Amino acid sequence: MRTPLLDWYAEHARDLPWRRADCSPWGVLVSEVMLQQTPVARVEPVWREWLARWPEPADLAAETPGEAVRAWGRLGYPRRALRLHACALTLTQEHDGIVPADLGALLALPGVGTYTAAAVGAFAFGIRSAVVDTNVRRVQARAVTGEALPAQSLTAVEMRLAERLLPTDPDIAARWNIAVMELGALVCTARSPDCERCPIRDACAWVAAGSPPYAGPPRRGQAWAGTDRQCRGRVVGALREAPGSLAVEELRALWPDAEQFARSLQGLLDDGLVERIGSGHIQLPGG
DNA sequence: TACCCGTGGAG
DNA sequence: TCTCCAAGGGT
Repeated sequence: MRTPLLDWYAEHARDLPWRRADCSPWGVLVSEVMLQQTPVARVEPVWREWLARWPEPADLAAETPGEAVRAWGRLGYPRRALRLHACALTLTQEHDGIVPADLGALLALPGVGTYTAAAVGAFAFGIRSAVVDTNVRRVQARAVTGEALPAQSLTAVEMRLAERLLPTDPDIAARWNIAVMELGALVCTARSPDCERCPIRDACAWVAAGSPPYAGPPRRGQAWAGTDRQCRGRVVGALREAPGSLAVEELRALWPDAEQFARSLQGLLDDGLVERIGSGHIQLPGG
C-alpha cells in the first residue's frame, strides 16, 4: 500500500534504536515509557544504557527500585522509573519474563495507559490499534478538523476518529501510526509547522481554511518555580547523586520553605520514590 | 474531570 | 528572560 504519508515516512523516518527490527518488545516498552512527556533526544542515550544493562525484564527486576530511579537520570517524572521497575517484576512473576502480546494484559501493567498499550501492541507485535499521542492529536486536529491545536485533553471523538482513519491491514496500520506520529514530530509541529514540506498539505483542512490561529480556551502552562515539584526534584536529584543515604537536615537545606519541604518529602515517601532509613536519614528505595 | 507529577531545549 | 511544550499515567 502506498499513500503520500507512508511514502514520506519511508523517506524521512528517523533511525531510532527502538524502531529497528532487532529491538525486543521489552526495548519498545522501555522506550515508550521513557518517551512519555520527554523528548527523543534526551531519551535515546538513557535508553541505550538501560537496554545494555537490563536486556530483559528479569534483569531489571533483580535490581532495587532505587537503582532504576538512579539510572533514570534527569529524564523527569521519576515515578516512571519506579513503574518500569514494577513492570519488570510483574512481567517476571506473571508473564514468564516476557512482554505480553495482548492489549488488555499490557494495559494492566504499571505505568502503561491507553497510549502506551496501543503503542507497544502496534510497534512490538503488529497489533492493529490506534496509537493516539500528542502528535497524532495535533495532526488530526489540523488535517481533519481544521483547527490549529487539539483540545487540552484527549476526547472520545478523537479516539474514534483515529480508529476510523486507521488502515485495515494490521501491518500497514502499525506503519500508519508511526508515520502520523513522525509527521507531527518533524513537520506538523506545535510551534511552527512546516507546511511546505508536508506530504498531505493538499488534503489538510487547516491549510484549506487559511491556517487560522488557535481559537480555543487559553492553555494554562505548568507553573514551576516554587512548586512542590521543583522541591521534590531537588530532593530526588540530591539522592540520585549521593552514594548512599542523606540526613534529613541535608535535604532540608535544599529548600527555603520548611512546610513545603515537609509536604514534598512526605509526598516522595508516599510515592515510594524515597524511604526512611535509620534515624533521620533518607535514601532511594532499596538503597 | 482537573490536577499532580520533572526536566531542559527552542523560539 | 520567559513561555511553551515534549511518544502520558494515575487519581
